[in-house]
Amino acid sequence: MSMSSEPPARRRPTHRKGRATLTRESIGRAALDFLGRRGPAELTMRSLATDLGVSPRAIYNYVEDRRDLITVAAEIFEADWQPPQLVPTPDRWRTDLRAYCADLRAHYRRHPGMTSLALRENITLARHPTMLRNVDALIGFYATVGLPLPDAYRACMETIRLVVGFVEFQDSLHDHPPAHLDPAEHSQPLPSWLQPDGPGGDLPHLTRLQEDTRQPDSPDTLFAFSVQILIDGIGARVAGGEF
Amino acid sequence: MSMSSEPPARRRPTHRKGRATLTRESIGRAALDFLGRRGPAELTMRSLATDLGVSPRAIYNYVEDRRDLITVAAEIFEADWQPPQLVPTPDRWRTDLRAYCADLRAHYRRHPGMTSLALRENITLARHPTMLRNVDALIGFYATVGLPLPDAYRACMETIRLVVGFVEFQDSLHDHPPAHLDPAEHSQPLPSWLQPDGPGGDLPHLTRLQEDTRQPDSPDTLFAFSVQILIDGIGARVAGGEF
DNA sequence: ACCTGAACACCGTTCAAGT
DNA sequence: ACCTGAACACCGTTCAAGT
Repeated sequence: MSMSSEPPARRRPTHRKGRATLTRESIGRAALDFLGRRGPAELTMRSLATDLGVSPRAIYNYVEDRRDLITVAAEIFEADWQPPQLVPTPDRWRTDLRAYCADLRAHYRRHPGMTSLALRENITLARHPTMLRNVDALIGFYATVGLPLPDAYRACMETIRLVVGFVEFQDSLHDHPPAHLDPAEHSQPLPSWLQPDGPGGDLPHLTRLQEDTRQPDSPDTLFAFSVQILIDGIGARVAGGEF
Repeated sequence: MSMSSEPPARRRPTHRKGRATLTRESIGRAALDFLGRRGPAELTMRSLATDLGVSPRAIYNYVEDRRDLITVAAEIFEADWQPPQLVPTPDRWRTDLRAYCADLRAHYRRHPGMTSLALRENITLARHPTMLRNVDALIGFYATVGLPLPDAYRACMETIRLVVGFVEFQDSLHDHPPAHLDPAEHSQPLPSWLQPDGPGGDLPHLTRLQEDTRQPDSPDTLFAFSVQILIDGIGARVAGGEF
């Protein structure tokens, strides 16, 4: 709204000592990048400050504390996601929902530990306009498919929880295996913590799985199964009243 | 196997300075109790040592490090659960599965943060005989209901993930609300991070939910919905070939 | 054999002082 | 206005020494 006749307002300098001036947003984005590169365990106020080329104290000029820093990072993380389009037509909604879940999964995988960090710091998901629009669209999708609005809301929450839970509990182990697991475990039909000891254990189904399985389920296979269960579960609920 | 004629083997003293001698198990159980009482943020080697009445160094005589401590606690946690019986008959499997999930949920809620701690320390679930038996039984249940064995395994994993995810992402917020959320939020139809700002936001479904909902879903309602989706999803997969 | 006390390197956070 | 350097209270972990 400023007229050209006014003297330009004094502006915050954009640089200082060769690097861009810090902002709350730039710090949050740096934290998010850090997470993607080095993981949640290494993200400390001091290491982030080193990355940014400032003293640790400088960060506190823009965020309250570590909790606040992670909140900003979570906000940016959520606003960064652009979901694929959802077309709730009778012949396409299942396919579209599958693609939607796959895309959400990929987004979370890009920033490992974001969720477990937020969990640990008791951070409620950040309230960003983009995130609100995305949630609203997913609820609308389920409503159009045939769920009553309260159920559409519950289905939306369950969908997000399924994807986030899968990434945190399954993908994260696969993408960043802990150091104490030797790589040979990966070719086993069952994960190491489920392998039956021997024939004496009286674990008939695990034993049969261990013997009969040629190669272990890939994470993608497991994810496809879980999403199919979700889709069929939703499908059962709209059966009859669908459209 | 020792005969009565042999001199009794020298035994480890059971007490020292008035308190019971430490063992790997007693330390793990103390850590688990601590989690239930004071939560994961306060569980440190030093605070646990104070609780036990020893110096921090003493703990290191029984566990390798903090990671190992949490592993022992996780083992005990898993071995502590006695699941309800699963009877895979045509008329009862849905009811039994519902009860099974409810019981597993209750078990995890008793020790808040156990999962997120294990996640953070990259701990694969502990390999305890009791846990293996429980997993084997659940796979057997799904197999009897009508799933091929590989699908029964996938369904077992999905079931556990659903329950654990629900406890970590939903119940934990409800049972231990973060300090910055005022209690008034609890009576709102939507959680604070989903409330639309005003009429201008163009969030039609969230706005309608906010206006039409009398009282918010209880965690139990949300959980029942998620489990029903799971059951229907499994049901769709065994339809026709059921028993 | 099992423990204590002191110490080290690290962390989040704050204070007083610089420019 | 924005930053640095030093400091404080905490943490996991280790060392040397006690009983």
